[in-house]
Amino acid sequence: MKRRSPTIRQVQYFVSVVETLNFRSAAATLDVSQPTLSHQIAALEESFGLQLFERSRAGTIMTAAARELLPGARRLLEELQGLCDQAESLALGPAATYRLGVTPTLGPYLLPHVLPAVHKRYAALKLYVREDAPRNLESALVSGDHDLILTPLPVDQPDLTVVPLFNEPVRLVMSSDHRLAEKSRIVRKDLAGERVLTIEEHHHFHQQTQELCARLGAHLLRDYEGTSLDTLRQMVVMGMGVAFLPALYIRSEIHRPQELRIARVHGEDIQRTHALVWRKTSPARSLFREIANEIRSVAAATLSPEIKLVQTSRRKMIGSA
Amino acid sequence: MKRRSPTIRQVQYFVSVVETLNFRSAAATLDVSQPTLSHQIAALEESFGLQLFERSRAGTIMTAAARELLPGARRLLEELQGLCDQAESLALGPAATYRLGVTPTLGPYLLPHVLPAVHKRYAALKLYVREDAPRNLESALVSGDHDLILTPLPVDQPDLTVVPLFNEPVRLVMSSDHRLAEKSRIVRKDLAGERVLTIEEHHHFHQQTQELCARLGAHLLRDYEGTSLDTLRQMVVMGMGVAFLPALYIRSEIHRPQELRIARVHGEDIQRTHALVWRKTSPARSLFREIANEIRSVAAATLSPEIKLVQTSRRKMIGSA
DNA sequence: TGTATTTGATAGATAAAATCTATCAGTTTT
DNA sequence: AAAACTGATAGATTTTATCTATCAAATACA
Repeated sequence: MKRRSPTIRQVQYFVSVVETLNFRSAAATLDVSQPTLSHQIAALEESFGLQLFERSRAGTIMTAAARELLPGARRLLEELQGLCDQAESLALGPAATYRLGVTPTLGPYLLPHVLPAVHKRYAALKLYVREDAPRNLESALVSGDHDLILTPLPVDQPDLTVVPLFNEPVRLVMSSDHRLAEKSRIVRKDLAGERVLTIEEHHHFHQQTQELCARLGAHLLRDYEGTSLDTLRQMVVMGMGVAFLPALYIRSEIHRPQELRIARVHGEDIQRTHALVWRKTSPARSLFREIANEIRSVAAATLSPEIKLVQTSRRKMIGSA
Repeated sequence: MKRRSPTIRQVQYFVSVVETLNFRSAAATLDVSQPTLSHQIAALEESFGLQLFERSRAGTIMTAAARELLPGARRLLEELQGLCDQAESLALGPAATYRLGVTPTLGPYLLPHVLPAVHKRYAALKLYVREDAPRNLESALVSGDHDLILTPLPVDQPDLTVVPLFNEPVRLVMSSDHRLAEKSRIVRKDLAGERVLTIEEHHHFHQQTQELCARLGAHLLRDYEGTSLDTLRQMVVMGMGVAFLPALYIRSEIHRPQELRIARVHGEDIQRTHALVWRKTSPARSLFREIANEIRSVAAATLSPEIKLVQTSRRKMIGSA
């Protein structure tokens, strides 16, 4: 006895016959021929091992088994309809939940400015934001754990579309009683031998600070590293050293300028570049490109003068520092 | 763009690929070839108008749309599984609800004795009992509103299987101050001209009483007819006349013999025959025959001496009075 | 750095299934 | 008694699902 699973079609036919109790008119409603309907109902009965209808030339009546099965059959069809409806609305526009990974040293200070605009423009879209270190972000993006990441350059993974968004300056921050605090103009040589605090090693920003120090001849303090930019700031306030902090962080979190002095190093181009990155094969790539543009325009409108947009490029870019 | 509804099979394939994220191993699990699986997934994507997977030689990952659709797909498959399970258990044994129609002049007095045994033997079976007048019962059985009826003979509908169960004597009932109450032996001529109360016309028992009166030369009182056997009894108690009442009713409901005199008419065979009836085409016919036997044996065991079994007959019988 | 293995897609043939038309044999209606 | 209507059946045809064989790209391993 071969027990093949019933077909959706067969279940639809079943419900139709129940509704009319007449094979011919049910067939007409379904737009199939009456023999087809009879055949499929017979096949369904075969696969259930049950008789569903008592047929007579005088009319068709449901069996007790059919009465028992009917509600489940209807639920099945409703589930299917729901699935199709959902698929249709998904096909119509972005209504899914996309997983966005962000660097902890940027996300909290940029996204609050950007997400409202994105949500306004794509009402049905949801972004599930998770923070992670940049190198984890990249591999998680490749493996499919994220759909989209917001990360500092460089990104050197093939198969990824990297759209640079903007340059974020990095400022020098010192306590107000620091020896350079009163200096109106700080240049490279002022920093020679200066003790520079940094964030934990696994952050991308750590490496950038390290390179910066090497370039400026400053001394990277590795005894005590901050677990976050906030910690770093506290350490600076307590006079443990100076630190480089991203401009968007400073804009968001430093509200008492009297306790800290924020300076730029003249003659030096100190900044990091952030990019939005996704898999080249992602079916939502065009949506992601639009989101990139949205972020760029919101950033340009609300975050200047801190940030400067990166030239838009039509080419797919492999990120460079 | 032709948007055919997805197939159950396609949804199963979809869930399988989600579970392994590998087309080949999913195909092996499903016991189909990998090209078949690829093809069906592609067909599903086509019918949804959505991409469900990002394929690369390095691995397969779900799209956001697939993540959204997955729960619904799983629900759909669960509904199907539930339907199949239910069908299987229905095919295994009688687990459905059958609709049993009964005469009001028998049902309440017989079924309490019979149903417990039936339920014990067919634990999963449910009987939905409804009372109705015999001729309604018959047509409702034919039209499918009932699956089974318990009715007095005769039944003269073709296409029905009629299994006579037992003969139920009909007794003469009079008030204790009636002129015949003290008579130890009542015969036919005692009833000549006697005023006989009856139940409402649409009951089968009315007609039987009528025929009985004609045969015995009694006078059928039609001014005031009882709406139920209970009413009839009350009328007898109040001395409005005598009545014929079925033995099973008397057994069940008359507990104060001092206010009523119950007698038989000697030399007369006054009884009605009850039968269990179903459509010849009913798929549960073998079950119904078993139920008939069950009723017969329970009746024989617990309801004698009131009732006498009718000879079992292997032939399908068209009922006769 | 090659080599073998693994990935999903593709082409074409084949098998299976659903569907159609035409017809039949009973029922009910007129 | 005739006409209309019922679902079942037979056989042809179209559609669909599936298979085998193969490919091209990527990875894993030596």
